[in-house]
Amino acid sequence: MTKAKENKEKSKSSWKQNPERVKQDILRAAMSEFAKSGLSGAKIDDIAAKTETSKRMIYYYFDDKEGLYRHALEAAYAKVRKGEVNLDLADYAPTEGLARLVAFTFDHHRRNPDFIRMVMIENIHHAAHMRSSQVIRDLNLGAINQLRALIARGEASGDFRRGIDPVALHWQISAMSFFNVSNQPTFSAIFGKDLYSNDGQAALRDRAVAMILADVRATSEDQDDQS
Amino acid sequence: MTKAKENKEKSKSSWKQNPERVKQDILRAAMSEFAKSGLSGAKIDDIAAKTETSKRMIYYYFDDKEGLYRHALEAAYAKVRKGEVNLDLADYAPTEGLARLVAFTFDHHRRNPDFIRMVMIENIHHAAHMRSSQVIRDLNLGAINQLRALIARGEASGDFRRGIDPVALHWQISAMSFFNVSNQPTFSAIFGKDLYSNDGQAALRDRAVAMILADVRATSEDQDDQS
DNA sequence: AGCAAATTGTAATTGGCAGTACATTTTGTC
DNA sequence: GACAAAATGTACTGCCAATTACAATTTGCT
Repeated sequence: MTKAKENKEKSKSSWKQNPERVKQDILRAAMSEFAKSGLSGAKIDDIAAKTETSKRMIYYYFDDKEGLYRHALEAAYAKVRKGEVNLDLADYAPTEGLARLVAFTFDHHRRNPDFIRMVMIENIHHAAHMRSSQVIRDLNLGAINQLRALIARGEASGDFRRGIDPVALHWQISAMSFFNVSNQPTFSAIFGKDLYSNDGQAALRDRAVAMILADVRATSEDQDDQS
Repeated sequence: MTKAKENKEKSKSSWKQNPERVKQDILRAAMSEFAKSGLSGAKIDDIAAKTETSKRMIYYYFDDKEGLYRHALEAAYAKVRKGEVNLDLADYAPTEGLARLVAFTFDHHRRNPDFIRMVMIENIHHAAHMRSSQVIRDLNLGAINQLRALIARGEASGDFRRGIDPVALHWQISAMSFFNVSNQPTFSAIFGKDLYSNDGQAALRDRAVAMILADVRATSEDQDDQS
């Protein structure tokens, strides 16, 4: 055991600081664990283990478990929004545009199960942590405005019936897209996995699109209403 | 303080046994607490406090927290089934029968939020506790058979298009009925409570019925298919 | 009545996990 | 280069809540 002059043996102790990267790393791990196990089900130690840093840093940046959860929830919303592509709905006829929006929403939810599970957990907690977040509110209002524009064009062209409520329509689209992911475990436990194969999912998506289109379509009476 | 001959003062110590009633009492309290707070969120002490008996009896009859949860989950399914009325669907034309089934399902889910929340929680847990339960499987297969009969009649009469998958149709009906209850907290936190007023709910139910009927309705091409 | 099994009461115990204390290292700034 | 503030490492502590130990009481049975 020779005394190393520059005793750098096992790189004794020395690290680099990188606050932003550390915070993002923690949020990533937290989202994954909260989505898997819920708020009280997730363990800070487990989250820390999934991290490149330590439990100490979680408390340093996020104060406590609830603070971490709130930030993870906002991060989940932000991440899912970043995954949204510009659908250029204005380039399509109203019916075609709506069909594209529904199909995209269905697929997009499917691609982001962790986000869905965070929302499920938030619902279990009666949306207690979401109410304060302006970020989250804004994200969803964007979706409503998109729908509102589509509805306006559809009514004007006579393709859509009158009096469609954009929030209700958003509810209808969300219901199927969300349920498809949120209830997959119990549904496939009871009825088997057929509906969750590639073919099954494609069929469900087609049905969802068809249902929405059928619901907004103008009836002959409505068309008579055109002045 | 005269010595009471039959010293029954404050009924010193003496109780009646009633195993069945105690078990039901515990399950009722457990379901309520699990539905409110989730599996790890619910506290045995809180459940015991909602009971006419003590924490000791919970462990006596249900072994541990998970055992209690499993029984509470089955009890939730059993209770919701008991609340189902006989809709006498055979007495109605297929379209009318289906409309009644959808409307009833929508309302019935709304009347049983605790059941919905138990299923939400089970989904968070990847349906781990439900897989073993034959009871639960049977309850849902009943719904499928009801739909299958309706579909058969509708196809025969030419009212419905061909090739409707009863499980997919059940998925469609469940999606809207379930989502309506499960996501009420987050949805109303973001978009306000309008859709959850009496009028709002009636409108959503109408939309759900209309969407399902539009989706199963035979197109003119299908009708040409009739031999 | 008397015995054994079932049921209930009372009071611990134990482990897990959120949160903290304190020391050390890095980094910007003068 | 020295000082302060920011960032990180290490090792706890304290408490909550699940579970259990043990005693007492009831009930069915003969």
